[in-house]
Amino acid sequence: MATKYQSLRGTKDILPEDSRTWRYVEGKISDIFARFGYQEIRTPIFEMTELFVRSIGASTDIVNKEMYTFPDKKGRSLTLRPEGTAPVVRAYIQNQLYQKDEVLKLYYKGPFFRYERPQAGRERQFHQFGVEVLGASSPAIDAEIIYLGCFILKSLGLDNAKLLLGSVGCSDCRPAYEKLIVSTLKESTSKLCDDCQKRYKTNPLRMLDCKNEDCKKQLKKIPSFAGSLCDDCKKYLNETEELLKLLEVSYTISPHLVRGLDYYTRTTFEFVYSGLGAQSTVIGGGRYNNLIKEFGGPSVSACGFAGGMERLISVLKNEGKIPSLSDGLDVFIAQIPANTETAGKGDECFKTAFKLLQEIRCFKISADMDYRNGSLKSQFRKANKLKASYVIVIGEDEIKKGIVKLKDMKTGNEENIKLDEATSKLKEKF
RNA sequence: GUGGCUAUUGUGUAAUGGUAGCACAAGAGACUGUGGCUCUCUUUGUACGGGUUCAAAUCCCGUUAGCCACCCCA
Repeated sequence: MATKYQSLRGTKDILPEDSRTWRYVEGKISDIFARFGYQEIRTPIFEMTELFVRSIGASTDIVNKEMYTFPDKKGRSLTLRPEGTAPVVRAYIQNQLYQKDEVLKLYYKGPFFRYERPQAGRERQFHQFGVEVLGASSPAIDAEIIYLGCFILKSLGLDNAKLLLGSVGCSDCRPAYEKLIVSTLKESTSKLCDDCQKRYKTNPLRMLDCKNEDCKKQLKKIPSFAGSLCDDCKKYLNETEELLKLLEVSYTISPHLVRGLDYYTRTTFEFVYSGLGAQSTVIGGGRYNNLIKEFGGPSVSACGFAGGMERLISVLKNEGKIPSLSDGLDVFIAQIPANTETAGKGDECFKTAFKLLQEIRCFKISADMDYRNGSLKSQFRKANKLKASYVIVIGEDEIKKGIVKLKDMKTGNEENIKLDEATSKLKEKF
């Protein structure tokens, strides 16, 4: 329905029915993060544009065409965060968090923004949850966050996500591999697609991700990255794999796993799931050993991943893994005005009910009533719709006797209880 | 950013260029102080802006949005 004002393209309202699901998923994820020893960090939703350009990489699609960038009133260029790592690294350095702990394990969740044409599994405002382990380089960390990602998916009932693992090398061996790519394709650049011709010059590694059939043929000539890794990177990958095997995490080595952000070094990984349309990545991440230093922080390395809430929930729905989340009301209060003449001028039943309602709520019992002064029947209908366990009836007769009627909606049994004992009686039941 | 498909009450769907229906949901009621089942009644719609026509939900153009694909990513 088109209304005068509608939500912007690629943004969605999460309505009560859905937000129940969101709370369920977010709650589960947060619990797991805490169990693994991660602490939450909340960074602002916008940052200086340069932060993202410098970290994600000036030649990446995210920076080139997908950022929500705008000038503020002082003419500074600001950008709505398109991803979570750069802001966390910025906060890490700015607040000198490396002084507090040598290794810091952080998690975050919240909205992110990319200016793209929406489609299945892709929004302009989307939501991610993620972790960053800052301050150390150890295969154990890589293995742990991969295991953590796996653990989250399994805890939500998803057993058949596929884990892709790769390595993009380090600042020593990556340039060598890039040279190898360039020299291998030297003779056949004309057979590449337009994009790859650009990538050939600016970012050869990214060509490996191209899906163009002609490009794929040419790309087959390129030797696997595994052979070009330096000894340290090779060792690092092997040790990571060993630990994954120890934790019984199955994975597929994907030598061409490049990912669209430039800051990665060594480990990269993705959890993919089919049935998300053209999108398949539910969780993606990797190691970044140079970013913190480049941003003026200490010379320490870090590792992290991010998962897409919308994609995760979509998979959960497809797989029928969302439990029925009913949030039934504990108590509904129905009140009967004495008669139509007194109803208008604040009648006793309503006041008694309204007061009792608030008292009940003070005891952590969920309670509600109908404020429209409708018929008793309509109030019961409402109580039923709200899945109320009990209904309290307050009418003229009850007021006179100083009692209320308490009806058990499951059994249909009704009992009279004294008004001033109502809350204590209810406490027993919950 | 490029391309394809689509747009009818809250939701899901009907209607040769000629009366906009149906189901569910929602609300009210069924001897008046009691829900679920049943029955009755009621409310709500052709996305927006133009054009063709005696006549447009239907045909044409534009806009917007959604879906899908490319690109890329969560």
